[in-house]
Amino acid sequence: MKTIEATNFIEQIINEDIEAGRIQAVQTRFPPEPNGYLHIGHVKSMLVNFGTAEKYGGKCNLFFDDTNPSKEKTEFVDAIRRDIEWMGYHWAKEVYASDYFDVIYDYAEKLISDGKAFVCDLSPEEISATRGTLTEPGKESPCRNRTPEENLELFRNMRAGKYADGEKCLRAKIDMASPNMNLRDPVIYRILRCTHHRTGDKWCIYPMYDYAHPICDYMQGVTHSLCTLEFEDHRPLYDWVGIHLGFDPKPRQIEFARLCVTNTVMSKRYLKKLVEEGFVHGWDDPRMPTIAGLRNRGVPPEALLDFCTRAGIVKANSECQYSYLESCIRDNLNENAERAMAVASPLLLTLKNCEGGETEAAVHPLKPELGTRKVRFGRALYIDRADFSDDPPPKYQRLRPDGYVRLKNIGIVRCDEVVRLGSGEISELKCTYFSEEEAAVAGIKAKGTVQWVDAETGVDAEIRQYGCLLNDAEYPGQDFGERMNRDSERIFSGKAEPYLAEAADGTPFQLMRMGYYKKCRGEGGGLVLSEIVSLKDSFNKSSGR
RNA sequence: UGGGGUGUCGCCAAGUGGUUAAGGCACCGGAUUUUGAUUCCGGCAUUCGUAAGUUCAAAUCUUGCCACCCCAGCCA
Repeated sequence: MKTIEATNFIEQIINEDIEAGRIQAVQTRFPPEPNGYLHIGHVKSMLVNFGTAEKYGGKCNLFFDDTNPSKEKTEFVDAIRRDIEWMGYHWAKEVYASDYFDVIYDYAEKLISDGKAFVCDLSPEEISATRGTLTEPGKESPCRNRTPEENLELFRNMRAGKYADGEKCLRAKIDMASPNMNLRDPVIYRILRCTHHRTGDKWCIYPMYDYAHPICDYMQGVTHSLCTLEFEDHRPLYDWVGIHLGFDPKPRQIEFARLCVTNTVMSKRYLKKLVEEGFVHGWDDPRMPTIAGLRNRGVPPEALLDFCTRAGIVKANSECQYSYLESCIRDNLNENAERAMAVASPLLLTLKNCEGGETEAAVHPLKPELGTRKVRFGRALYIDRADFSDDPPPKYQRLRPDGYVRLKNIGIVRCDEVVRLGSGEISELKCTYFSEEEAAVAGIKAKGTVQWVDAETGVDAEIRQYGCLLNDAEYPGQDFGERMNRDSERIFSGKAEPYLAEAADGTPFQLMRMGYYKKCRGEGGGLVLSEIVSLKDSFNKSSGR
């Protein structure tokens, strides 16, 4: 097995393991807990786990960490699978922590027999109270010195359902005085009467993450268990389990920093709250930072992967600016998205001297081989309100009273009359049309070019809710995501207005930028929001556990 | 105040004792342009949290200090 050129510290470590002959092949696992949808933070984990395995010609399993049935659902399992597939990754095997419940249980009996674990009668409150503090050691449980025989019997009784939830638990016998809190006789099995989404009511005791994870990794032949930074001081416990259970070769845990994006909520806890309390339409609402939400906005998976790659895999906690993500999306879309015209905030424009017709528009200006498509237009069109100004700022290049502008792919237009409602609001622009030829002959030039939508055949559908009107009625039957993709050049081609929610401390948070912005210095775009969300309660920073 | 981590341009991030300290995002100029997009050219850290020390030579080694993050769930 050969080393590759390392592009991050994880690969450096793997290379060292290869050079030292510690591993024969790379095996990783992507380990979501099925308690919610995957979000953009998980993309980074996928990149690390699937990506690293791929690079080394190794394998990566999809591992569902389902050791806490009270939070997990099959619905999430299905959504997670779908999202990984959409991201373009393939897992070697699909495994569940629950697949190993029997093995995990047997290992617990082994630990007990070896005098490495004991059944504790203390209540959760008592355990908490005797754990000590960051600076003071904890107190040993009075049950700590029970004999293996006694512990074994008690543990079997736990499994048999002879005790109530919380009445007893199994603890690893490590060190109550350890400066590492995780090593102060951690609970490794709890009694929990809860129907598991896969094992049903077979078990009334469930293993804890810290104990089950190293076993599951070992059972899968995982060589490198890649996880986020907050598990760094769980590593000694991860290793403790492996050492005392005699795992050889023992998987190696390596931690990397989570992905953070400015003003973006990335905690499943809050995302769940948004869904459950109806702030959004669901986990796949286009405003959500979930993979499903991003998909519904028309964000290509490659752009997400590119973003995580460019942000880098490191150990330093950092927060990427949203504009970095947007840049990755724009780069991808510029290269791949087929073009369509769109208008966010429609303003009627009528052609006084033209019956309309049909024009050809390049499917993709960078890819002439994709040809053109026909776009029809009548004498009534919509342009964006931002593309007209009766009080134009300096250097304004678009339409103004008595001014000229080019309607993309049609010709040049002169604004002859501005029709207003009683309120003063502009309701219509009456224009004279000049074909490119006529304009050339007459010496008419237009500095700016604007997109337009045919008033009769333009479609809005769901798009309107999120602020856009698409030009072409020629994409029937496409779902929201595809439509957004058609339009995404426009959507992402400039700065987006943030979709804001107010936080308790005044910090603006956003679910996702949901915006449309005509590139124009000093002007905001016609963003239409379906609803404004106040998250005052949700984002209280001091939220306890 | 215990332990574990991390500190390189506004934001990411290369860098592993000898280079003028990569690159990307953002930003600022200027050119091309039927999307104020794209593309193109140019600008943007005498300095690497900080203070000493070692060395001919330090972002890279040593020591002290400072800042930030994580840990006291029978969550993951």
